[in-house]
Amino acid sequence: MPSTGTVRFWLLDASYEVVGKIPEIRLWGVTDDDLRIVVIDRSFRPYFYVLPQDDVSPQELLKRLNAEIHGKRPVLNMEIVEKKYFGKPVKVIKVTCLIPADVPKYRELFRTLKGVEDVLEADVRFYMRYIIDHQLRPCGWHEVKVRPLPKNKNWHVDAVYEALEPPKPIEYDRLPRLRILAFDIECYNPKGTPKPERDPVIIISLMTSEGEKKLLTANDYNDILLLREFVDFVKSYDPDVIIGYNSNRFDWPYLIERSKKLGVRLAVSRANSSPAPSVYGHYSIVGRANVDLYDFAEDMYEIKVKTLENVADYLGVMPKDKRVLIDGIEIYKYWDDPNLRKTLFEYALQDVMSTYGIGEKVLPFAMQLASLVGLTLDQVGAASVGFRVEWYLMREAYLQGELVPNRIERPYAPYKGAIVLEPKKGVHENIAVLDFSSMYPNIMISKNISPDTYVPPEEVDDPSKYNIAPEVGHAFRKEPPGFYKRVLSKLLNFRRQIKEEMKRYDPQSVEYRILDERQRAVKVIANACYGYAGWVGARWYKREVAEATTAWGRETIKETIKLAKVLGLKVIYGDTDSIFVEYDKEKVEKFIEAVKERFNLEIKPDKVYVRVFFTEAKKRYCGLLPDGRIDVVGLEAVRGDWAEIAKEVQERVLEIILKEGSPWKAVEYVRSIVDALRAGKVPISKLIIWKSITKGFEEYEVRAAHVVAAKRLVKAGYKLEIGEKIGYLIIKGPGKLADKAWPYVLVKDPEQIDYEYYIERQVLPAALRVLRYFGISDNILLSGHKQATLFDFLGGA
DNA sequence: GCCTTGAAGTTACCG
DNA sequence: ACCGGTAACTTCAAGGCG
Repeated sequence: MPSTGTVRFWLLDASYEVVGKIPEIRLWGVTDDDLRIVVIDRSFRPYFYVLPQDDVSPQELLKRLNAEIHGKRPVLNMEIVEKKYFGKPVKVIKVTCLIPADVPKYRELFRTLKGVEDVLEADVRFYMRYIIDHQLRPCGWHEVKVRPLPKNKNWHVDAVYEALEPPKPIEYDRLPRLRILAFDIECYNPKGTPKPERDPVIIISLMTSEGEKKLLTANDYNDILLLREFVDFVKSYDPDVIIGYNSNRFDWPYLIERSKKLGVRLAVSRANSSPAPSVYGHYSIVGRANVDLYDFAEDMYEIKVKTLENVADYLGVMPKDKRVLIDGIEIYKYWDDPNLRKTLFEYALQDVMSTYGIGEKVLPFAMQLASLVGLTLDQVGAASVGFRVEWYLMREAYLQGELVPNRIERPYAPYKGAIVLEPKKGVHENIAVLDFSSMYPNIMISKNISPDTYVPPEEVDDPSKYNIAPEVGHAFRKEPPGFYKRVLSKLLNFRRQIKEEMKRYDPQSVEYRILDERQRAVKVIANACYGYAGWVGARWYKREVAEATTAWGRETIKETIKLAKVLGLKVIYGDTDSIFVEYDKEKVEKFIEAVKERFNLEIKPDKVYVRVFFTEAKKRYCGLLPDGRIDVVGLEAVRGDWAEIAKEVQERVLEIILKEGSPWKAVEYVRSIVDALRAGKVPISKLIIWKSITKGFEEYEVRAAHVVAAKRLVKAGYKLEIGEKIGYLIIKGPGKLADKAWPYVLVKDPEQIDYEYYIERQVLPAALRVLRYFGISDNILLSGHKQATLFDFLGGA
């Protein structure tokens, strides 16, 4: 066994355990030569800070703290250190403890002591503390001086090392050859949503990055061997990343409950342990990254109902029309009937292939995000945007010697946001859309907006030393650069640098792809900083910061509009950081220059519409692009809570209007759909309306249709979780709309459907939203004969 | 008691 | 558990009418 050496590894997961009263950090990684290793560091200790009150000397407080712990279990060390708190130099007492569990104990003990202003950074998990303090990068490479340790037979790794000093992150853009395992389970469900205490798992489908596909099946209705096979498969394949779809909310909890009931040890981790519920609602599998791809699907706003097959279809991984689809509620029938089982096998296989395919599309971004914000791969997806931003900020704070503010409960405090212009309604030709690039981040940088540069009105002396926000009057010191300014400048520079580097690579290359995902991750975090600052749950929350940012934003866009008008550009519309103007190449170029000159902000032409149509409403329009594509914004056609048939009709109407300029052709088309509806020729799937259940049933104050439908679904034995979408149909009969809403899975007879509702409340309103502006009324759409319209008057096409 | 009206509740969008 | 601005739907209760 070699004595010491240097190991280069890619960080996959981090965990810790107290062994013999010593906390032990475990870094699970993959080496440059593709070995799975764990690096152990027993030298790190948990700590937190005690901030003295203004009038109390740190030395004096240190004495008091020492007196307080006298006779109790001692802390490891207490010392005075210099840090910054909201930019101001402070002396704080760093309290280092023996084990992580001591931190909350001493925090409580010290917090209420006389002379203590606050206790800081006592709520940072031990392994996160380690990652931050050594600036480790999850999904990034490190070098570490190590001494090999004897292998622990409980750990599924090729080698165990003791770190002789903390690992150092290194620049190295290669990806390790990761073993990725996609899995999906099917459960027996004759009574609606399956219950682990009652219903067996019948199939577990698996796919690996080597292309191996495998179906593990139950012995009819006995799944005990199936579960054991699954554990054995995971152990022998030994994946680095395990991906599933909705696995944190369904597959893992189900498998865990089921194993418990059947007495199977679900020891799938690299430390021989079971998946354990952890932060942000994810399941932690020690030594591996357990990634739920659903978390990333949530950011794909184009997909309205985020089922596995819809996401796979959207990403081009597994076209919906070329795969086996089984209605979830009918799975048990395919199991019961031996002749149908092979269809179910096919279905399960396609599910896991879809999952694997989505993983290929999503993981590169997930890894870049993890690396940027410093959360492990399995946590980064589960963490909300606010927490992703916050971890990034905490890393930066550490680098800058800034103390991390505590999270405190605050009441919600509203403030004014952006401006939306009243659109000039109707059809316009040749319209350019100009956008400010990263408007809020750039405003925060140029005005130095930050909690630590904010100065309350009574302390404002010489106004020339401050940037004063319009409308709201908040003042921010011009110097020195505040926390947000430093962080955002770094992020924007980083992104510029990445984009520069991308030019050196072939867009088809792996390097290019990695860099592109990296710049995307940087952009996402930079753009979320403003919203984060205005979030009452944020550690670096400051209402005035968010409020001043939007105030300068409003001023900027208003002045920009004036400038456009001065240059003779007609402004059609604008929202927050964009303006729509007539596209006159020369004038637009001049205008871009003038904006740069005036605000030191970049405004870029985003696109030019050949034709664009506005209703009188804000945030709803439709544009025809030079390549013939159609952009629909805000209208029913892009909303998930309208029936597919209504959306389809509106989209086609828009296309006819924008491409052919013929309202009458559109009318004919709408009539044909109305006829088809009445004739029952429209598939029921196009009539389903999808709406989210956003809270518990008791919390609803009105009898809304989707809630009534959801209750009916639950009554029929289905489980529904908050945040889930319910698909319902409107059925013929008396009473309120809500009375007529039934979950589609419970509607057996198409005759029950209230087609008149779909005509009057779905298709016609969606069509008329557009056609009304061409003088078309609902009567015209419903009756058969042509009448003169305003459009004819105006001599339209 | 019936109908109209407007506020309130609700969702999902835009940037 | 990132923000505010916005449209549009349905429900519900108040008010007017008779």
